[in-house]
Amino acid sequence: MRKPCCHKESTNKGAWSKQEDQKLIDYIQVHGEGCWSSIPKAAGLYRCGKSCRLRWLNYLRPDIKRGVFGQDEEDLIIKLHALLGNRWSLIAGRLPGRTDNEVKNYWNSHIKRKLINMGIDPNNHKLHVHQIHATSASSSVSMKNDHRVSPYFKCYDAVNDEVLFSTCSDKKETTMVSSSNLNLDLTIALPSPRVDIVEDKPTPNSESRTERKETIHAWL
DNA sequence: AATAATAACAACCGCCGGCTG
DNA sequence: TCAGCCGGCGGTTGTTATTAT
Repeated sequence: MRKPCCHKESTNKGAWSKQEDQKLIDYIQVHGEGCWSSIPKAAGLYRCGKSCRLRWLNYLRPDIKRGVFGQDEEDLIIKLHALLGNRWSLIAGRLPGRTDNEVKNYWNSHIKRKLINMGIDPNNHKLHVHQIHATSASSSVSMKNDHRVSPYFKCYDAVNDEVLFSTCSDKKETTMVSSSNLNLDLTIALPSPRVDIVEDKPTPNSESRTERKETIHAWL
């Protein structure tokens, strides 16, 4: 049984104080991101290395872009999630200045709920058939007109197990032009056996990490 | 104005894979 | 070859802020 990394009772937990932040910033500005396990002691912090790493990567790094996610970013997150599942670090890697934690939080607090409200399963981006009937009968117009609708999803007939139609946001092209910072070109050549991105299984969790990494590297 | 409910975000936990001695 | 350390990742929890009643 491995010891927890933060077993020392003298290790601080919880929110970081301004003094702690400054110590970490000062240290990294002078010495760079080195060995995280040795940084706390060297910087005079009563934190574990993991905590320092997380604080730096998610909050203190100077290149972090804070604030509200733009529509471009939200669209991209949804597209990437449809492709990659909960691989937040990979998704964040395509969003300059955003961290995996931030993307994950944004997904869980904003996008997920939005998709659910639209009748889209956030796990597989499928719109179930009873929802399709409802939306096609009454709200297809609003879906068309509302560009905040998931920019990439397939409507899925759960009964017949088939994709009824798929759509992408017609905003795609303009976002690609308007946001030069974002790599929105998702014209990814998927390996032939893995083209069905609405596939339920295997889920990300059912693959080994090695397999997942190999697959993703092949895609990206 | 007080309280409850909900949303948003920061941080922790535990697992995994890579690396090294 | 293998055990242990370390960094990275995703899931989850805790705290604070905001909104509704």
